[in-house]
Amino acid sequence: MERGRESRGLEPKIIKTARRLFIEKGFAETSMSDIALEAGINRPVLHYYFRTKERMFHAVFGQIVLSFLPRLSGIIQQKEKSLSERIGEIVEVYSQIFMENPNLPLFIVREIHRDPGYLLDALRGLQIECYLQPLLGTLREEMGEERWNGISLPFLFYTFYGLLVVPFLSKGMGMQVFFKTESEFRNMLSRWKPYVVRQLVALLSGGHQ
Amino acid sequence: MERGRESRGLEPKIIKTARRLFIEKGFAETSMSDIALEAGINRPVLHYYFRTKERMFHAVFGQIVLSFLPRLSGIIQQKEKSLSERIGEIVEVYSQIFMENPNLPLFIVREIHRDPGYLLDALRGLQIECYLQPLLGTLREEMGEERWNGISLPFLFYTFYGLLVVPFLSKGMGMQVFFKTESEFRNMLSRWKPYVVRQLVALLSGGHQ
DNA sequence: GTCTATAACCTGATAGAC
DNA sequence: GTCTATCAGGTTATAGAC
Repeated sequence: MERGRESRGLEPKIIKTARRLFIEKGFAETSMSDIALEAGINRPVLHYYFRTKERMFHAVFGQIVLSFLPRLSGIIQQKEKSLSERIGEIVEVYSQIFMENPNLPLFIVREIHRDPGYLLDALRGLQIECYLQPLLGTLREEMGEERWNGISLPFLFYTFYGLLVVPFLSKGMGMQVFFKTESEFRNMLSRWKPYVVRQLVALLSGGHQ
Repeated sequence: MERGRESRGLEPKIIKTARRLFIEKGFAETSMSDIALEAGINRPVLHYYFRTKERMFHAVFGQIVLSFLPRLSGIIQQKEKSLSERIGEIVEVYSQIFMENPNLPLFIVREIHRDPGYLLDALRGLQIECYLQPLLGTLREEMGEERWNGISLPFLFYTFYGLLVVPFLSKGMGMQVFFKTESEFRNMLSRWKPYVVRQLVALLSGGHQ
């Protein structure tokens, strides 16, 4: 149970490798042997650091959620900027993250489906209410009470999340059907982003629904 | 190789069970034992009918694609109806399919990512060009050449697919955060559908982009 | 802390009796 | 066609030497 003070030497390398492989192939199709091989260490070392594959995934998943979810809150609450400016920033930030990790959206949805408990744990560790409540409060103010009490929060989430991740979720298909090169994909994305922002702004400022 | 004339007695039951389990848990996390157990037959029988797990999945995947993709084309080409009527029908049909199989969108995206070859085979078997070309031709006419030659086809696909599947991809999360009961989910969906139709009509009739 | 060796199990697949 | 029995290989996990 207890570890000596120099016991975490290989942990960053393991986490980094595991993160990459889990995101690419998912929990089920990534074996401990794969991770050990790509990290250049022996299998039992993985168990020394994390005991089981499940615990290792737990650590990796938490770290991934931590690395991208909190950024949302910081941007939304810059009240000196206009709503569409802030939405533009959010879309920009997440597009960047997904450009660097195109399989992240699939990973998230796949692993939450496999075991929703991981998400709950990650959000608990994040003390999510400290982020979410102020964020929702800010939105509530700017949207007005009557719209807020309608169905608009799910609509906002679905429009944001659906439009934002669909190019990445379907990237494999898109690269066969629509785009021939990576640069064509990025080109499309640079035009897609303002379109997404426009849909979100329309939703928030009450033009639709 | 050759089979006697009564050799397909158990095949429908096997396919039905495999279809359900593959959609629910995915290829990697569904074992031949699972399928045999739930179908109430012995493991070797599966191999007698399909030889390998991969071939069995191939058959199931093809049947699934066949069961929902062709309906798109038939609706789009009812030229006597208005564009928004036809889009409404499409959204309605696919919402229905996904309500009955909430894990289908995740299944599709997960398995295409695992091996894009299955999609190519399924589309080949469907003689996709017989469906797709007339469909695209009809859209091209109604949208006008200059819009068609822009980026609008991917935009159309992303808006359609992204908005349509996002409630189902995130259903697990949604049922924890937004909705308490299945009927609340359906209630949201009944308001979500016309919203999706409105976005698509706006895109096709040139209001945006 | 990191290695070798191995346990215990489950997987897909096949052979052969009936 | 469907069964029992079995195989070879890969999986997670651990024991114990160093």
